[in-house]
Amino acid sequence: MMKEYSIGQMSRRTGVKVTTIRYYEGRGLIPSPARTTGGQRRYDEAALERLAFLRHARELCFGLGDIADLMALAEAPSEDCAPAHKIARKQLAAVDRRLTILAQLREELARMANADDPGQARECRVIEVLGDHRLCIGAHDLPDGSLDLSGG
Amino acid sequence: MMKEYSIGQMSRRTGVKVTTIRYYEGRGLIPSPARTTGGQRRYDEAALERLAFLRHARELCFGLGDIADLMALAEAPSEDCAPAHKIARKQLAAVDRRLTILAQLREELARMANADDPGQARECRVIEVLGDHRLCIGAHDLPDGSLDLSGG
DNA sequence: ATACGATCTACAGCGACTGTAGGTTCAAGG
DNA sequence: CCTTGAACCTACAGTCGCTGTAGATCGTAT
Repeated sequence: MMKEYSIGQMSRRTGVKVTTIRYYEGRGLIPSPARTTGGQRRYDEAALERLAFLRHARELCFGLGDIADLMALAEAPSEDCAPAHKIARKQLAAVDRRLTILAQLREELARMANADDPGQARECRVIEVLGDHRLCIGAHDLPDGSLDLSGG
Repeated sequence: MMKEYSIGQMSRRTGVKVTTIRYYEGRGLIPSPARTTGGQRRYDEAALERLAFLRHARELCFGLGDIADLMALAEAPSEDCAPAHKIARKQLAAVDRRLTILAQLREELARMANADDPGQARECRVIEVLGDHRLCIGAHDLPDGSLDLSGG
């Protein structure tokens, strides 16, 4: 027998809110699931995986459009891989930038969170770390709109 | 003589759009700058640093509220450091989770972007990597709303 | 059979921008 | 000086990605 999940079970298993799951369905990011005779949604294992993917990708600030691209990429037939590679490269650049900054921020936050003497907060360098332009590998000098600050 | 910047120069130097800078001012995230007699904004070096910080923090998905907290933390007098530590710890947890997932995703994207044989795309594991729940250190089992999916 | 929590649709509201309209200012060139 | 055009101003409507509510229905445990 194939396992089936209600929308609430999907929500509990992935951490995505019920209303958000329905929203994703409306946006076409997850396929419309089967329904009971009474009209309630019933999901299978594949839908669960797709939703888990969506959740993690969103947590990493990927927009719904980019996520749709990534999903298409993962399911792409082997024929036209050039566009898939282009998407991968684009996402890779964004990921690398975030990784660099996040690693620095992590270090600084850890120092602050674990400092033996709480009184040291006055030496906090969080602002400097996040404000340091040397971390931005040319991103600022690109034409208008090259940096998508609208986030998710 | 102290250097002064117009809002457009601020925008070019930080990559934050002019309209967004005004929006941040309206939200109180950056102080209202001095004005020319004609009413145009003139910023100093400190404002530039603050805005650069804001930009980087936003790129890392921190909400404006959290950013305000971080800024206050960085400027906090040494007296009440306990709340500052709490904020730092909370942000640290979020940063660590993102770092873990991002690192895995980076590896997978790099493999896809650089694969010698583009035909290998069919073996793409991006979905599995991002869908892997073992990466979620207990985050899913926490009470409702423990994961802030609303992003920025 | 009933109760009550989970689900349904539809829609309004929020956070963080983004873009436009319609007007004003500034600085460089004539 | 005066002009001219880019940059700036305010105010406000629109977008994206949710989030919450209202009011009705479903489904399952007792």
